[in-house]
Amino acid sequence: MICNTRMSLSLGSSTTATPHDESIHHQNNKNRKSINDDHQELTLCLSTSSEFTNCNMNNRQLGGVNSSFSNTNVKRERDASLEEEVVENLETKKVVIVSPKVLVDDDEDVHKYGTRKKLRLTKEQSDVLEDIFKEHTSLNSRKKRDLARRLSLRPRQVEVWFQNRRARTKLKQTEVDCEILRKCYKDLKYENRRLNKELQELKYLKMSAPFRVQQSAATLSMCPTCERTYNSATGDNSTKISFSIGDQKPHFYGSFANPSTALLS
DNA sequence: ACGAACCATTTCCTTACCTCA
DNA sequence: AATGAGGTAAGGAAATGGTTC
Repeated sequence: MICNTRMSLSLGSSTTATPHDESIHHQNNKNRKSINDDHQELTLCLSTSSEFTNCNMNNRQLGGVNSSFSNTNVKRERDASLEEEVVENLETKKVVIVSPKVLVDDDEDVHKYGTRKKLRLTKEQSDVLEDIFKEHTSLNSRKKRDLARRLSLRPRQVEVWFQNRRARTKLKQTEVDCEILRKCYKDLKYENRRLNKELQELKYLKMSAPFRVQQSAATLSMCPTCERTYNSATGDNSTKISFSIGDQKPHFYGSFANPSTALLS
């Protein structure tokens, strides 16, 4: 499903650009902030909301790496040991070794070559970030700066890493919750089926021996605390039905309110 | 009102794995 | 059987736009 989405989106990005798109692309490269500012004005200029949506989409797509406007297709290979980038210009068929300093971003978000740098954090950097994340899932600006300096990263990179890390954690938790809910549903379905079966049996009993059932029902009383029935005649408590319902109800609602806690209950 | 921080979503890149010629 | 090319899924870094404080 993820892949399908991805495929359809990338197909969208390869569509032929209109002059309108081109001007937006130019703006985007020039200054992303000004585009954001222009957005409101653009919204007013466009007559329909669908037009705005399309424009907005193109704007984002064209702002990405290797857009269809890029006259240089850059293929990069990272050699971590050499700390160098191999850049191949497909037009000139020349392979150029670029020192990492050239490719590493400066403080601004505008990239050289008009491409976004995709770097892989080193094992050491990731380990340190993971350790810090275990202690605190978010950083204040001072810690962020210190950490960035320590890892030779930009503060923005540290910030993004923490954002993505939180998102991954949340996603995993959602998956766990989903699994718990699935199990809850399965259990409840089973319980529901069982209760229906019992109900049918009781109905059958009532039909076959109305007097007997009436008599035993008259001797049953409900315990106000545990909601179990109690037969005052025989001293027998907790018939199957009342026990199940009384036991399940709080558990059921608790599970949906916070699925993660269902495991503990 | 403005900016910083954060979140959700999307885009892009890399890597690993698989299939096939 | 070995191998290289091409396709695909998954994971992660970064961009983008919106929201909150």
